[in-house]
This record gives sequence, structure tokens and C-alpha cells, in this order.
Amino acid sequence: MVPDKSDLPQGTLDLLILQVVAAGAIHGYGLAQRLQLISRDVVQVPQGSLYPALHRLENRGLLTADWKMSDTGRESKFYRLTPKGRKQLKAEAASWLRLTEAIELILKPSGGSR
Amino acid sequence: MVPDKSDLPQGTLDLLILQVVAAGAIHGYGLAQRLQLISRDVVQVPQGSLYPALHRLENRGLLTADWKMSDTGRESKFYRLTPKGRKQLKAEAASWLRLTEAIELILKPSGGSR
DNA sequence: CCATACACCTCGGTCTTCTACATATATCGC
DNA sequence: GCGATATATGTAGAAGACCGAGGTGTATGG
Repeated sequence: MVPDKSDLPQGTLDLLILQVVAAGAIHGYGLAQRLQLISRDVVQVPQGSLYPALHRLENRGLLTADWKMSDTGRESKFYRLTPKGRKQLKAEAASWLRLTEAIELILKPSGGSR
Repeated sequence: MVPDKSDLPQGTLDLLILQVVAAGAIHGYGLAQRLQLISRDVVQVPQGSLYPALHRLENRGLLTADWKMSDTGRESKFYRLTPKGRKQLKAEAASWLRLTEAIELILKPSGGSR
């Protein structure tokens, strides 16, 4: 029994999507499964969050998509990173790291500078 | 020159406030300064986020406040944790840890189980 | 007396996220 | 053949968090 699924803070979903898509073209449904698998059920993306997020990223020019047959014989939309998306992924990953380190400083009091 | 201030993902502000208040009664203005100091300018809480957040936490019964003189001679509202707030802090800190670990798994591909 | 730092507050817009609903195809068991 | 389930996509509406901009007032230093 996994503790509980935690809702994602805003912005992090974009980062996770970009990261998974960076590993290879994938369709939305599979992406959600993959996130859940890798995170050991901690990250569970509801469809009502997933698809709007994908459309946002596509509209912002970070992803491109084309319809193909999935290996189950159904039509699905495969997403790939654009160069702009790759750049954005880099920026967001760095930003995430900077933020988590800062929060770590606050959560674990140590050398509280002065 | 610090890279750039990053906007806080929703929910994390509550966690940070609870954590700082847990270290001792403090007023809003000082709390914002303290967060900025400890995080080395990464976390900068605008007042338009700060005060609504404090009111939310107070309404939810996680904080209590009373007016006192600050050491500069002005009236200010000093916040303290309630028992409920302490419990909530624990829960949110654990949740944050679980989430960051899960995201780490996604961001740094390694043993991607199967 | 004026600017700055301290200290509080609200309003309105923007954005994300989630719940719920809606649609369609392939496959498996019966 | 038929119904249930898994696959796969999507929209609509509501809730909520965050932030920019604005507003109030006091103390202090020049």
C-alpha cells in the first residue's frame, strides 16, 4: 500500500511531461502510465490534467505531435520535443533543482547564514 | 547576482511558512525576510501572496496570532503554530519529501523498474 | 519635512489542476 | 454476437493559489 497519491504543484507537470517525452516519442496515455510506473505510484496524472497540459505545451511550441498507430492497433498522438522544448526542459529542470535546494535549506535548519 | 527568483509552486508556500513559524513566533514581514535570507534570495515572497496565505492558515486553525510590539516599536501580528498546525507541518513535510523523491526518479533515469 | 524602511491589508486577473463527463476502438470471455 | 474492460482522446466547469498593483499608517534619518 502506497501512502497516498499527492496532487502535483502547478508547473511540475510540465517539467515531468517534457522529461519523459525527451526520452522518446510517446503518446499521452502511455506517458501517464510511464510516470506512474517510474514514480512507484506517487505521481498519478488524471486525464483531465494530462491532455490540457499536452495541448498547452503544444500550443507553446514545446511539443509537436503526429498521429500514428500505437502497438495495440489504435490511433494515437505521438509527441516529440521541439528544440524549443528541449531548451525549456533544461531551464525548468535547473529551476526545479534550485528551488528544491532552497527549500531544503529552510526545511533542514543548519548554517542559517548569520 | 543570484540567477533569478522562481515563483513558488502552489502549496509550497504553506509548508515554508509553517516551518519558519515552528522555529518561533514571528510576524509576517519578518517571516518573508527570513525566508529570503535562509534561501539565499531564491525564495522571495511578495506581500500579495504572503498575507493571504497567513490568513488562510489562520482560518484553517493551523496558526494563531496576537498583536505585540515588534523590536522596532511598531505593532505587529505575531504568529504561532497550533497543535493542529504542528501536525500539518509534519504531514506536509513528509509529503514534500515523497514527492521530490518521486520527481528525482523521473528526472534522473536509473533503475526505471522494468 | 520628505524619503525610506517597517508592517499591515485587499482586489482582480491569470493560471493550473482536478472531477466529471463524453466518445470511440480493440480484445477477451461467454 | 455481446458485454465488459483496457486503450486512447478529449471538453467543461469549479476550485484554488499566486502575484501585481494599489492602499494605509508609523517611525526614523537626513
